[in-house]
Amino acid sequence: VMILRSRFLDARRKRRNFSKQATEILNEYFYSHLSNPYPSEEAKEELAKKCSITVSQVSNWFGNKRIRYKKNIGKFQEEANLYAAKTAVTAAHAVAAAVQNNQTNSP
Amino acid sequence: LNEDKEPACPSEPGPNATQTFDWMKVKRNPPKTAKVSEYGLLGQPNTIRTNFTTKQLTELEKEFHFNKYLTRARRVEIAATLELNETQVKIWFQNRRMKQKKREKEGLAPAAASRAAK
DNA sequence: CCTGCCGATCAATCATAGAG
DNA sequence: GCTCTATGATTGATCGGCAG
Repeated sequence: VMILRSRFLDARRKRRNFSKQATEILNEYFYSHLSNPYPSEEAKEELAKKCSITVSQVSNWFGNKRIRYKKNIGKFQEEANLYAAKTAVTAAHAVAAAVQNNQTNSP
Repeated sequence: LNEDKEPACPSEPGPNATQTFDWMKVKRNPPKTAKVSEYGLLGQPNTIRTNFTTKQLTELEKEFHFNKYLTRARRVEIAATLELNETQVKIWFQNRRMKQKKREKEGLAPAAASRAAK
């Protein structure tokens, strides 16, 4: 037990929660890729940039998210539906934009 | 001793869009860091994460500074001295090297990141 | 065929931030 | 201000792939 207290050496564990916006971005990615929430190294870098956090932090976030999600899927049901609806809207916009772009570029 | 087996699992299509994908079913085999002998054969020898003592970590760290990689002989020696398996020592060095690499990487990127942030 | 290493991930835990 | 939960980080160990 006395040995375990050596953890106090981790002064850097003065974590700071991510901004609400960053969490928003991460959750959007997570739920829009729920069938396989394993971002590639490139995707992680992009997310890190958008969230203003490091790639390692992105990895930590997904690692924790995946484990905690499957540990208690029910607890995240609400959140899952929320983001599912949100991404559905942005997807629709993307499709609309693509269609328009297609019409103006390939006659 | 495992009571997995959910009320419903195979093709249980929830009313909503949230399904149970493969990654959610992934189960890691429990650590086999055990030396199943000793103490009466209860079923649970060592299926848990080993907690290294400060002394062990100090020695391992010292050795790491000396050599990032271990030779078979050195590994046997250290394992015996610290009362750990050769595998545990091997894995510790493996993880330590990854940690080192991660730190070097994180130690350089911030410079470019802080430039644009600040 | 077998062993060590790498890169990614898991899984349990630590310690703190934040909600109530 | 304190108790309990949410969450970021750490780390011993596993998984799949590759090289020797």
